[in-house]
Amino acid sequence: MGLEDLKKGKRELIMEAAIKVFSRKGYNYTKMEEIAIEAGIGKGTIYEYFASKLQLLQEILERSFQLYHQKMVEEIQSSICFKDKIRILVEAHFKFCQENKELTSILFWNIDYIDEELRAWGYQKQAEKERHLREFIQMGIDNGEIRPVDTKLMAVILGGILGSIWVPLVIEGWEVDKNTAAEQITQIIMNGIGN
Amino acid sequence: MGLEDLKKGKRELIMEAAIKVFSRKGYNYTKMEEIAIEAGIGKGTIYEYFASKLQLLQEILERSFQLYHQKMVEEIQSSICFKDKIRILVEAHFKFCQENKELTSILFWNIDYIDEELRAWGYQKQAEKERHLREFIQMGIDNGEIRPVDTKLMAVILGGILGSIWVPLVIEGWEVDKNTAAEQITQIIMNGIGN
Amino acid sequence: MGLEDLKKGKRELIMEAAIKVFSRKGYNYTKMEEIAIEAGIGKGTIYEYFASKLQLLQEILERSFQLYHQKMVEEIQSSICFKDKIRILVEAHFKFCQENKELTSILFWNIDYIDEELRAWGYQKQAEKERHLREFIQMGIDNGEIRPVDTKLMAVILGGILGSIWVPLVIEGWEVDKNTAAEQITQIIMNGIGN
Amino acid sequence: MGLEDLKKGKRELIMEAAIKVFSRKGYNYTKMEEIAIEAGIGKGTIYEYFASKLQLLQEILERSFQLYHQKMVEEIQSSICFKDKIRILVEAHFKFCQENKELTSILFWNIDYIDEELRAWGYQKQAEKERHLREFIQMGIDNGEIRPVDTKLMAVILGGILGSIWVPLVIEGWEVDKNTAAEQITQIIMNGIGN
DNA sequence: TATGAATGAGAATTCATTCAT
DNA sequence: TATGAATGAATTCTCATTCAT
Repeated sequence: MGLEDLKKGKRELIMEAAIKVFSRKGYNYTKMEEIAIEAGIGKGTIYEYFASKLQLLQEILERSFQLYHQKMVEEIQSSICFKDKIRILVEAHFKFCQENKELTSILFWNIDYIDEELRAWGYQKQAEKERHLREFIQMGIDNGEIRPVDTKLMAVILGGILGSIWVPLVIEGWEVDKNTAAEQITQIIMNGIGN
Repeated sequence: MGLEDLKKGKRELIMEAAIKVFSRKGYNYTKMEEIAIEAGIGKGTIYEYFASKLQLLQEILERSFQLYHQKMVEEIQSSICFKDKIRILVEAHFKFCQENKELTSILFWNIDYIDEELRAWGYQKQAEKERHLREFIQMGIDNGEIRPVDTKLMAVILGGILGSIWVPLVIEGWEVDKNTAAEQITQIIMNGIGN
Repeated sequence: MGLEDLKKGKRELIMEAAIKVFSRKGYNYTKMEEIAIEAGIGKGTIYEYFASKLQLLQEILERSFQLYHQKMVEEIQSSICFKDKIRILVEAHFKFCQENKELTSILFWNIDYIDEELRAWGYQKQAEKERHLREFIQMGIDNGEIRPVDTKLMAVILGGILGSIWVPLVIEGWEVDKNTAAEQITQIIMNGIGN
Repeated sequence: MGLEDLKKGKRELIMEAAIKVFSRKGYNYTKMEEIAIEAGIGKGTIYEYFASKLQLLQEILERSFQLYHQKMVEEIQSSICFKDKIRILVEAHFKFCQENKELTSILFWNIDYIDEELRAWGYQKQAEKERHLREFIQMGIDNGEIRPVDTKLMAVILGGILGSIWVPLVIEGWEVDKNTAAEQITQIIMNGIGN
């Protein structure tokens, strides 16, 4: 165990190990022992910090979602104009995916089918995400920067784009410059719905 | 066993039952017995037609993918102009999702993490899908109907939109008119990348 | 189905097929379907002639045991002197093993552990075999041709020799002239216990 | 769990339980749970020590074979004269069978038909055993203590005698003094092949 | 607090046997 | 009589979780 591990709590250590293994094998094919080995601790220790495998996943998702959401909100606020916000959002999303490849591949999983008990939670988060996007889009409409599109539809579209762009980045190792790509996506969206 | 079941082969019957249960519970949480019950047959009978649970899923995916792909290709060919093609594609996608809700929720699963052995297959299909979309977009570029965008990026975007639109349709039961939505999406895309 | 099969009853046909497969795979690893295929008939047909897999084996063993026993007795009676009887017995045993390789490898199985239900039967047959051998040996003693050895021990020895000689013959394909070998075995035994 | 069990490793405990149940029921009719119950442990625990049912058997056989072989070799070396070696071998064999009844009834099973995968192993061990016996007999010939018999045939005979003598001892509970019986068998063999 | 040996509920799969045709 | 599709009891093995140390 490195010095770094000592400072980071065990809890943190376990979560990071779990993210690695979950992203490699998927939730159902990950064994608690593998996580323990990855973390360099004993199997039983995980249960001192997390009640169950499912709860471990849930906590990872919860925290990651918050982290992601917070980063996106932070970035967006650095600009006033809607077009810039979009560009910055896409850029930030790219950045997040590239910097947190393992986490990303868990965060954008189709949670519904990982665990039945997670469904409700997943639906809620999904709804939350959609709500944020709709508010964001509504803001653009209110500002007169974009046309009065169906915010629901637009949220799904925007969410779909962001939610699928990670696959080539993380899985295929697509080498693309995040600024260029963000610029292109922004162009397409703004041309598509801009005033 | 109903009359309908007699006409449909057992194989078909089992696949349909499996689609229902898989879509309800997810692959890993589906027990072979549940499929058997859903099909109104004995557990052992499934194994007369499919070598294993995994193979049953694989066959469902393979067939569904073909069906989906074939339908999309068919529809697209009914028109010459790229814009119409886009609209028809989106419309057909909506139709497919609405008419095959259970199947859709399996087909757009993140196969990677359902079963390790399925990964290779999943990557291949994903690549295939992307290739088709890129060819389709390239055609639009060649026709001069759209700007010379990065086909890879655009394929990912288009795939992302289609691949996420099913969620509100199938899961939330979003009541949206497919023609209206298709028109809107087409508008956005064509504004975004049209010449 | 050949002409020969038509004359031989189905019952016979099934038993012969079963002997082949049993001897190849062992009782527990033989599937009823394999027997059916070997016999060129349907799986269900076996059950028209035999109540169960176990009974099929039992009948094979019963019949084979009788056949074997009868042959040995027949041969033995063709001679008066004990030494000749021994030689002829060993010769006949060799002949039986060489001519009925598949059957032999079933007949000399350690029945006890093939099927629990077969135990009692196996013990009984074993006892019968031993009794015959002891009578045979006693006769030699009474005739004054051999020394008054412990008939039980001698029966076990003789049975052990006969019961193990089949292995190299059937499994390894040991090429040995039955007359020579019989002569040698007889010599050893007669030297060993002769007067 | 008794005190004795604490000292003996779990591995040992499981093997002993397995020997008991295997010898009672035969390999195919033994359920892992029965072994666990016999050992007084949980079903899953067996798998902490043995990868599979087959491997458990294999290890038992391997170890027992070694133990048996070692004992026989040890005993034989305590004497120089061939006749004594034979007597001691037979005695030691009797002793082994009487002291390890359960193990014996497994060790002299017809492994071939217990499990297909075990065949190769069984053939190899059988060949090994035969080779040892042939060497042993050859030694007697070279010493001029016995006549130049066919060592292969003689090995089969000797192996057959030893390999069948356990049945009455273990199964029937034949009460025979090992010294007396060994003496008699030795007499027979030495008369049979001695110079 | 940390551990990993022990556990047993649970699930996929096999195959002898049945029975409608 | 012959068949083979259908069945489900039975069994191996897995792995999240517990708990004595």
